[in-house]
Parts: sequence; structure tokens; C-alpha cells
Amino acid sequence: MDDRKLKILAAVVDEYVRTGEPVGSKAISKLENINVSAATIRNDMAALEQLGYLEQPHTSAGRVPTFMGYRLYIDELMTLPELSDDEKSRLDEMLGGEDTPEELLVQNAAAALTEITQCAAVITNSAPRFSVISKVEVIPTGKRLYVILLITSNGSIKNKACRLEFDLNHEQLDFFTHYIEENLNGVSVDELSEEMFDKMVAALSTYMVSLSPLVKGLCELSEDLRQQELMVSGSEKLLSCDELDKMEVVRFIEHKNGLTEILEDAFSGIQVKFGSENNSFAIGNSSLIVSKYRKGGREAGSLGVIGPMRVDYKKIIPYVDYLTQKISYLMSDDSDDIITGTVDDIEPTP
Amino acid sequence: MDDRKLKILAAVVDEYVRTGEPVGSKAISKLENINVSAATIRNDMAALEQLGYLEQPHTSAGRVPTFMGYRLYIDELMTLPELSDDEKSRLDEMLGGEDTPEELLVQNAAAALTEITQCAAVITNSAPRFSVISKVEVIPTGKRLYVILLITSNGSIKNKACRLEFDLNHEQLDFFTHYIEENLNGVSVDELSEEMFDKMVAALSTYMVSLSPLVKGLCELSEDLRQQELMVSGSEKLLSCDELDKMEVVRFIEHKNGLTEILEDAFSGIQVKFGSENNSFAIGNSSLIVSKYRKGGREAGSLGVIGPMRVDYKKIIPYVDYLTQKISYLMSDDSDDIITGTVDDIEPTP
DNA sequence: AATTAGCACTCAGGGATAGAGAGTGCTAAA
DNA sequence: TTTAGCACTCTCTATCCCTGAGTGCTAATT
Repeated sequence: MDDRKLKILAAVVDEYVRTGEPVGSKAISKLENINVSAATIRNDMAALEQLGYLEQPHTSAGRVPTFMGYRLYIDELMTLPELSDDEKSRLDEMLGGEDTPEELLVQNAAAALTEITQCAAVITNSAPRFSVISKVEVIPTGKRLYVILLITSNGSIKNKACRLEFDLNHEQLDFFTHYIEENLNGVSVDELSEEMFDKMVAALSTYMVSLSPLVKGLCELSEDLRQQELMVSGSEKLLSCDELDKMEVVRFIEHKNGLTEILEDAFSGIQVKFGSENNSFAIGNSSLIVSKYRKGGREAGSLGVIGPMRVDYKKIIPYVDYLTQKISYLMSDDSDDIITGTVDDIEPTP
Repeated sequence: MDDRKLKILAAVVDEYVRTGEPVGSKAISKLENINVSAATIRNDMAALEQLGYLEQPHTSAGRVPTFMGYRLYIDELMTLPELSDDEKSRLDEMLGGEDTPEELLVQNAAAALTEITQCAAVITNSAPRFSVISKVEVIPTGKRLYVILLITSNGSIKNKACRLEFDLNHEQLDFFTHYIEENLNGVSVDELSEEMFDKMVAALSTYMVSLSPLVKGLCELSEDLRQQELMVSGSEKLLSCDELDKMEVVRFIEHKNGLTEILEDAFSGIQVKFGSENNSFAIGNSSLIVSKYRKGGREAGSLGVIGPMRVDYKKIIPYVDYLTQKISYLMSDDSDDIITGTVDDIEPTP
């Protein structure tokens, strides 16, 4: 695998990304820093095809990169340009100022990626999983009607109305509230499980059976919290992309199949995954460029772009990279007073 | 515009709805209650085209109804069948029993419509606008961090976190809570206005300036409440419908453009609107069949189906009609224990 | 006057055919 | 080892032709 072959492979990918057409030996030979003839390139391309990095849609067509070709290009060959100051400040502006709420920050990043890359952008927020319950309240709001309020250390607030069979008196409500607080305060969202709530129901039933709807409500709320939040923006861009199978895109838009898993599995740093048969996220010729952002030192979610395999990696990767870093920076900034603001610091409800 | 022409127009629409193909004179002449020759029908169809009710995709193709044609068909020509008892009881079952919560009732209706019609269903809930504030709570949850909880008589619950510049002590929190309760409890959501909150800020500023973020938070929550809630279910059905432009459908699914407005504008009874350029709800060849349901004599929301213009109106309209009536009936029935369950009945938080 | 049968006409859609163009692999020369 | 030359392959596009469905018009019939 000599040096020139790698250079040619890189050139083929670049050209293909640029034009979308299978690229021939002549086109490569005309390129600036290639100083060999088309015939030589033909020989090398034949070799690259033999090795599995290129393929021909048909005899007498140019070459197109294979999965392997893209993989090698992305992992080894590609040279990423630095973002210009202009581009950086444009992104900063699109993210919003320093006092933008965290949730909006990530959403703005997705919107920015959609606009700049003309691809779909995807964001997840796994923050809830790493937070702890910081407050639980049960508030009577009508005949036999109670609202449960669940607040976590990262600022998520969930509520739910429950109807009981009987009204609770002061004493009963007090008892329940204290019981719940003792059992849930400070518990990590990840630890919450159905069994745990089942046990609570069992324990409480000796005191008062009719409390179980409240526990059930709590259980449902905790499920809400546990589930990662995933949002896809600009998915219509995928439809106008003729490299992708419209049916598959539609199926993806409907069910977001496999995305959660793949994003959860991802590790730090920029990663590129192909929507091949390997994983459950399967839009035929697609590519997912994703990176995780951090909050207070911990991975808190991910941010990425979904496009055709033939996307401009050189352009998109720096954008995704910059945005995740910026978001991580902004989040580490003022995150302390939310993360550490546990229930111990606060006054009881009057 | 003689009687036979109308009959033929109706037949063309029926056939086109059934087959999806442009319909020719021969097909019409073979129909049961048409007893004239194809030639006669050709003459009438030419006349109907002249009048703007039909059009030809190209010379020597059959005819297809125009907007105007559909409009006339829907408004005057179509004969709606009664639902059979079987169908009615099936719908009743899908709606859920008498004690189904109102919100779920409407959602079940949407699910039923999606399943039966294989189109998208849309529901709105304008109930919040006609409800009153039944409870407001301010709950400390961290350093200078407070959650405001707003509950209305119809069961909507909204919350929001606010950050203050200083922590409040018991006394201050008590004062604020009482002040808010006195000023907001029992106030209709429709009456809430920015000016009202501005006045509250002014009044409170003599006591404590730093409370204003809380009032601002309340103001934002009340805006959330005022805005109609809109849900679309089964929107994926629109994607598999090749009469509709996929791009437009995806854009619609993502942004629900214009739906709120059009649904708010609708008046009582079944209505059919076309997704043409006239209104902001613009999926090219689509049709929206919608009706309002009532609660305690008042319009409380709407219920509808979005499909291609070529939908089976005869089938869908009776379903939508029945469901809205049934929902209106169920809501007038047991609405009292929620509507009238104001804050006065309940115990203060322990 | 209204309806019908008959007929020529139009047009979309589906092969089939042919030529152009791009690109290749191979061979032989540099 | 590289390059030039050349025959070959295969897609793509345009063109033509044919078929079938459906029309509009005219003349005959009721």
C-alpha cells in the first residue's frame, strides 16, 4: 500500500464528495498535487479496487469509495481544516449568549448544524440519568386528586396528576410525603426501578392501601426521567437527498430506529458511523457524525449530523467538534449551582 | 346545471376516490344508477370541465375533480350513510369507558381515527382557555432556585424553574404565596394578561424587588396555558400517501404550520378544508376534516383527520361527527367534579 | 331537442434501437 | 516503472413506434 495510492484514494473521495459522480482516472490526473498520468492512476485505482477501497458502479464507469474506503479516508487520510474566526463567531451567535438555558443551547446547536450542513441534526440529552432526585412533593388539587411533583438535581421537573379512591387527611399526606422523601431523596435517577416502587407499594400497604396510585404515578414519572431525550431536527433534508432510499428515510423519521442505542454506545470524541446493516440504525447509504458534550466533567449528551455517506466530512466534522466543545465549556461554566444544589440546602415548604 | 350533471359529478368523485385513477366516460356509464350512454356522459363531462368542476391531467385521459368539484361534492352532492350500531359500539369501545379522563378521551379518539381512516388525526384542546387557576405554588428547590407550579380547574399542570438574586426566607415566601393566591385563584386563564402581571410586579416591588422573576415566570406559564394544545397522531400515514408531497409532509410534521390557526378559526359542525395555497396549512393536495367538540355547552377543542384530498369523505365524516358528539356528551356528563373542583375544597399543603 | 353510435384523433407509457461519451484494461514503447 | 495508444464495454439519451384508453365531433336515431 504505497503512499501514492493513499493520495489517490483521498483524491477520489474528495472528488466524489464534491461532484457526486463516479470519478475517473483523468479527473484525478488533472488535480493539482497529482503529477502522474491517467494510465498510472488507472493502475493504482485497479489495485485499490482489488484491496476493497474503491468500486465501480459498472465497467467503464469511474470509481466510487466503498465503506472501507470511506473508513480509511476518515480515520487516516483526511486533513481537517481549522475553523476561521468568522465561522466560529457565527456558530457562537447561533448558539446564543452565555445565559441561554442549557436545553436551548443544545437545540440551537442542532438548528445551526441543520442550516449549515443541510443535513439532519440529532441531539440527545442523557443528563437526567446522572442526576439525583432532589425533591418530591404531593399536592392536593381537587376531590381525590393529587399532583405529584418530581424534581431532579439537574433541574428537570416532571409532574403528574393522580386520582385516589379516598381523600387523604393531613396526617396521611404528611406520612406519605415523609416516607417518599426518605426513600427517594438523593437517589440517582438511574437507580430507580419498577421493583423499587413495587417494594414501596408493599411497605405502604400495611399503612394504607389506597396510596398505591401515587406510587404508581411516581414510577411513571421516573420512567419519563430515565428515558433519554432524543430530538432530530431538519429531517426533511434527508428526503431531498437522492443517495438515500426514501422509504428507509421515512421509516427512520417515524421511529428513529436504533439511534438511541448507537448514540448511547458512542464514546468521547468525534465518531463517524455508517448506516449499514451492522447496526440497527439503518438508512442505507447514510453516515452519522457524532460527538458527546460534557457537563461538569461528565458526558451529558451527544450532538450529531445525519447525512448521506457522501457528505463533506472535512467541513462538517470541525463544526460538530467546535459545537460540542463550546457547549461543554458553556455547561461547565454555570453548572455548579444546579448540580450541587441538593435538597439539603433548601428550606422546607412553608 | 341540470340534475344529471350533478349526478355525474358525484359519480366521478366517488369513482376517483375509490380507484385513484382519472375516470372516463365509459366507467361512469357502467355504473348502476346511470342509464345514459358514454357519449352523453362525455358531453356532460365536457360541460363540467367548462364550469371548472373537473379537469383532465392531459387530453385523452379521464377526468379528475378540481377543488371546486370536491367542494360542491362535499357541500351538496355527497350522501352520508348512518353509522351502523356495530361501528358505533366499536368507536365507543375505542374511546374508553365513562370514567376515562377527558384528556385521554380525546387522545383515544385520535388513535381511533388514525386506525380506522389510515390518515393522520389531529386534536386540539382549548379547554385551558376556559378554565380558571385553581392552585399556585412556589417551591424552593435549590440555591436561589424556585419552581412555580400552576394548576387549573381543568387539570392542566404547568411548572417552571426561576432563579432569584437572593434566597427568600419563610416569611417572604409566605407573603408571596398568599399574595399570588389572592390575586390569581379563580381567575380565568383567558383573563390573564401581561399587564396584569406588570401590575403585580409594581405592587410587589414596594415589598421586595427581587420577586419579579417569579412573577415573570408566572406570566410565561400563563402564556403556555393560553395557547391551545395541539397534537397530531399517525402523521406517518401521510408519508406513505403518494398523492402528497413528501417534503411538505415532513415540514408539516416538524412544524405543524398553520394548523393551530385553522383549527381556531373553524366554527361548529363538520368542516372540510383543503390544504391549498389559501391558508397557511399547506400540504399540497391534502384535506382536513374537522369538527369541534363541546364541554359544558362551550367549544372545548377540535378533532379531525388530515389526509389526501382524495379521501373517502363518505366514510370519514360520519366517524368524525360521531366522535365529536360522543365526546361532547361524555364531557358534559362528568365534567362537574373537575370543573367545579376549585381550590376552596381542598386542604392546604401540609 | 336530446341521445346515441361511430370514427378519427390525441396522448402517455412502454419497449426497442442506435449513437455518443466516458472510462476502462491491456499492450507496447519510453 | 511509467506512459501513450487503442479497442472495448457499458450507461445514458434521444428517437421512433406501437398500443390502449379516452376524447371530441358528426351524423343518425329517438
